[in-house]
Amino acid sequence: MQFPPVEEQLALIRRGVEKIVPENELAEKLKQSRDSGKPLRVKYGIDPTGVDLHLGHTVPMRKMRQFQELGHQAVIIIGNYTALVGDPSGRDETRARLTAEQVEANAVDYLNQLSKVLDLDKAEVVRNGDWFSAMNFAEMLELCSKVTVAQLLTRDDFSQRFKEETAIYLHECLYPIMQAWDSVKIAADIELGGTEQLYSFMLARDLQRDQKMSCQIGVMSPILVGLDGIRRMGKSLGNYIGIGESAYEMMKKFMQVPDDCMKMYFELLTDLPLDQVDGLLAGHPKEAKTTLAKTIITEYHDAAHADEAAARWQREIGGGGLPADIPVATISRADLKEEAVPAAILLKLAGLCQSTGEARRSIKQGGAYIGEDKQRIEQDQTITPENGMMLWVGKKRFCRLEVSD
RNA sequence: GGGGGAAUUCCAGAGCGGCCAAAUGGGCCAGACUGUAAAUCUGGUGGCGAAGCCUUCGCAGGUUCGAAUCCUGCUUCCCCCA
Repeated sequence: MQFPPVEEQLALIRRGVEKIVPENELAEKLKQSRDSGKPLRVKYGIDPTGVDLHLGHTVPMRKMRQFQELGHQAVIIIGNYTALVGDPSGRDETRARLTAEQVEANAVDYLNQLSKVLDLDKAEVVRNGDWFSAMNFAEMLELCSKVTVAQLLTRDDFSQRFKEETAIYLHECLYPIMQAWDSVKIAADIELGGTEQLYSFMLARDLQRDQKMSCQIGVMSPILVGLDGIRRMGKSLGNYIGIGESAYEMMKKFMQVPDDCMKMYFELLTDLPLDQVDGLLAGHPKEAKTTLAKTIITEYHDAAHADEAAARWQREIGGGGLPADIPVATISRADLKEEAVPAAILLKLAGLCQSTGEARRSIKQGGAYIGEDKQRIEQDQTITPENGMMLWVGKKRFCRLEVSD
């Protein structure tokens, strides 16, 4: 196996990486691998907890793909056993636990999604249940005896929870130990993950050293911020872009990302050369953002869909024209007490508002409109519903009426 | 095993007999401003074809003219001591 020169590899690996620990050993590992023609074993573990992967997950996954492109061996660990615990990293509370059935269903689904970013044919995929389910209690005791409580409490998240007197369960303490043991079982040279994984990564080195193995190097990506530009991208925060979303959904979300985050997104989510990125960022922000969106959307769909999504966004949202597909709301004459109904009632019947109270509020605040030309609906206005009538609440909710008898 | 504390509207968190559909902050929705981005500012944020009425403060009872607030039991959670 012929690998690119070490410096070249390092340059690619360092892109968008926050921390490499220990930094100085990486070049050495790469050199040994190049000299011997033996690929490095690069570990990335994922717990099949949720269902939908989002761009935040793809940051280490993309890093893995870069390693694959350099010729190294990807080892994907499906944490079907660690998922039963729940990763406490960066959390201020205990995670909900899953059943084995849920985990297995998620695992299959995850592999499917992973294949959008990684070349799974060239990757080793293993489940950590393979070794943990076979472990007996004595072996587990042996493993636990390698770690002290004081070590565990050096972790920020645990020590903070300890101080704040929120619960820390014993099984959570096992999580980093299990994750570290995975590294031993697969003989990892490198582990990929976010910066919050530091503790587990270091523990893996300790266990590997204890087993007289070569110690892994942690390559840690920064945490991707979500659409709000402040908090980490996460499903529970609702500020994410899922990799299974449609091109247009992605487009809409990308365009509402704060400008300040673009650089991070370019660096972590695309392969565009960084000097080219700087050039884009020096130009009009909207252009840069559109390029960003199209580049990433192309990865999950294709260039044609990306262009189409961008054009549609410009037409409907950027330009203020009529949306391309307008949902149709069917209302029945039977629901109407008379021909002309109060506007609030109509908005609720059309499904634009969840309650008449909400509809009243929207109207009162000038956020409800009628007709192709978006005439503002006045308070106390009554409307005679007609087929094809356009109704709006705010900028994003709209529909065309269909009146049935 | 013993002791202490807590459960409030989407979330966090006030309220501790009537002035409570319930402070404040976050989120969310709308308006203004913009590049229909973000930030900022303003308003809103249980339901009812809206007068007034109805349902909400862990669950079930009780005391009171009146209870989110007091009492009893139950459930769940947290902390401390052993």
